[in-house]
Amino acid sequence: MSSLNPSQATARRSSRLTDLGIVDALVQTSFLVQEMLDDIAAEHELSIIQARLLGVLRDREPRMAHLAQLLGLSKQSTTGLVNRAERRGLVRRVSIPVGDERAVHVSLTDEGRRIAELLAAQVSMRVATVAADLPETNRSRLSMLLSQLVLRDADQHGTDLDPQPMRPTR
Amino acid sequence: MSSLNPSQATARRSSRLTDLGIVDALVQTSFLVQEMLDDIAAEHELSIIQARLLGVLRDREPRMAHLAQLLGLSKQSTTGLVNRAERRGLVRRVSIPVGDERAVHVSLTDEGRRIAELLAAQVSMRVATVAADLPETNRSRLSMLLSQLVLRDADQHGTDLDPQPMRPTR
DNA sequence: TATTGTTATACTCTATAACTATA
DNA sequence: TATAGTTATAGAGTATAACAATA
Repeated sequence: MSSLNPSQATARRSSRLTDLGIVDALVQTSFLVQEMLDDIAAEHELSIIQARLLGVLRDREPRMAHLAQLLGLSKQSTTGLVNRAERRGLVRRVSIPVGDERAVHVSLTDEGRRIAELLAAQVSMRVATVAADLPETNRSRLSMLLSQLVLRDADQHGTDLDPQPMRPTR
Repeated sequence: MSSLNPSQATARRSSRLTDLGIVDALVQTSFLVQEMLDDIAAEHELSIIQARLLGVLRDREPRMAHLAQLLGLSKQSTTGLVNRAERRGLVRRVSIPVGDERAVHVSLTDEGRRIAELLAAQVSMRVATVAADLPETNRSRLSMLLSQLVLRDADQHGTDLDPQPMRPTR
């Protein structure tokens, strides 16, 4: 159990083993979903972290420090991440005339926004496809159960609340 | 939707929004689990890929080429990965006297095995803990639904079958 | 003096191309 | 000639420490 292995707990294929147990089920599902996200990002020649960056910027123009916090990175890593995205024309650094002169805000370029929206749409479609295997009743049941899991964890760990989509792990 | 963002679709905390929708529920769950795996690996000063390496080696001593395939890496990346793990005393390269003289098998050291087992146990505990929030009935229902998802996907994508635990994504 | 962001430096992880040594 | 694995090289991603500019 615990399968630090994606795909693996498959055990003999097509066997009547239909329950992996809660731990393996969760771990393997996470690998499955992450692989989908990674594939989608890769189709745009992006890493998951670059895709997350675009996702986070879909509805805000945070300063470097806030961006670092949103992505769970050090400020130095964020500098590098933004540098590479800027070099590719996906984001830009903007300075706000009034306020702290030291601050820099990061914003999507038109191209960056185009890709960010594409990514969001593709993730929705692709992930929905996996779930489409389940009959409607089970799908909404699953949705609710996972939502409870996620929301309870967020409550407990005081996860901040951001109403924006498109941010993966790291 | 599609939230390439972990933790984020939290929306206003403690609101009565109890259903994120199947897509966000799956995506956020995947981030939640991956973060747990990453935290556990980090407690042992390991990256997720190093933890996966140990997990894969728990029940085999594959050649470099097979290992690369199991981890989804190029053979060159695998050489580097094994080099670093070997330098830390977690794995060792062994040559089998008979057979292809070019082949190298990778095996856990005692220390590597100790850590591999620890990781597996911790993943089991930690992941089970999140699920523990759900009442028993819901938990087994969730386990079955996710298992269906994972197993159906494995069937469709002809995912190989390995009876070993501890292998994450990348 | 404290904070914001960048620079300098170092490692891990990953890939492609070229190479060595068997087969 | 083909295969197993390593070496060479390059670049992304990450972190810590030191620094510049502004508060």
